[in-house]
Amino acid sequence: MQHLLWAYSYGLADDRLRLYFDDFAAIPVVIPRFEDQQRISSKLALWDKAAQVLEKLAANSRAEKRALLHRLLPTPTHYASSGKQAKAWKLFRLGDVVDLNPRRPVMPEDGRVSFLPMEAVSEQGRVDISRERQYQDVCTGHPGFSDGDLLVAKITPCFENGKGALLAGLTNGVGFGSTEFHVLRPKGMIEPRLIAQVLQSREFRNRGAAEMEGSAGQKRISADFLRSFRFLCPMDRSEQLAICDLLDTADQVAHMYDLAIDAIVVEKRALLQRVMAQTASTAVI
DNA sequence: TACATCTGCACTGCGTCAGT
DNA sequence: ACTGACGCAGTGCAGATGTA
Repeated sequence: MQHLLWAYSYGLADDRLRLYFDDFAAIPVVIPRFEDQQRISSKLALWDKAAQVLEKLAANSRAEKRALLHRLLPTPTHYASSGKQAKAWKLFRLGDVVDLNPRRPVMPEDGRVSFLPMEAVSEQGRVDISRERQYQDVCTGHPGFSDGDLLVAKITPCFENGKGALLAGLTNGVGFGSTEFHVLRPKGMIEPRLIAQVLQSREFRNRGAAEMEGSAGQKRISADFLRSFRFLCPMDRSEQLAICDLLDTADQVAHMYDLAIDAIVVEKRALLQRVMAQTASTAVI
């Protein structure tokens, strides 16, 4: 169907095709009988309803995750006002626990590396590592990183939206990406998964957004902001891991809903395709 | 001095809106 | 309905600046 929309579109330049009504109306389509239309639309509406319910569940689980994150990793101000004993917890500067924008990794033997444009990193901390490039093609002009490093989008609105991730599974353990990422390499003092959660926190995003620099449409967070950002963290490694496990579980629940929504969209599209194909094959010409 | 990093800006691709 | 202007998000280049 989509190829017909393209075929009937035209414009002054190839990159700005427009589909005008007369041409749109001229596209050949097979219309099912009215009773069939009602039957099809009621079935498709069921799928839409299911997707809506799952979207609400996903939104709820994200809200619960944010609340959990705030409770398990309180801000310094909130922690001080809670009256708890702070001896098992310590205030860290991000610059003390990660190396910021480290030197680019060495070239792997076969030269293959992952490549992450901005779109490959989600706002929920997930990464699409399907893109591969040759090391030589990307080693200049793009920041390099390795498995275990953390990415944070530096430019508005990607930063405010929470784009960033803990990297794993890169091709040969090495990758390069958009120039609009800061790369953070954990020094090993704190569990990297916990640092990733700190970078997802509302406190970090809000303070970063307030301290962005640059012209109106091109605001970015500075490396200095990242280095000087302070957060509270338990000293005990096992406690760090326990917090990570709880927060990761909350993330997985939200991700499961996302996967279910994607599956429903695919199923609905397939169903629509089958119905239209069936209608076309049985149509009286 | 060479290389890395930062930052502004041109550009692409897409959408929206207002005027004709 | 049609079109030009403009905004937004993202990419990548290039000059300025920092650093080993």
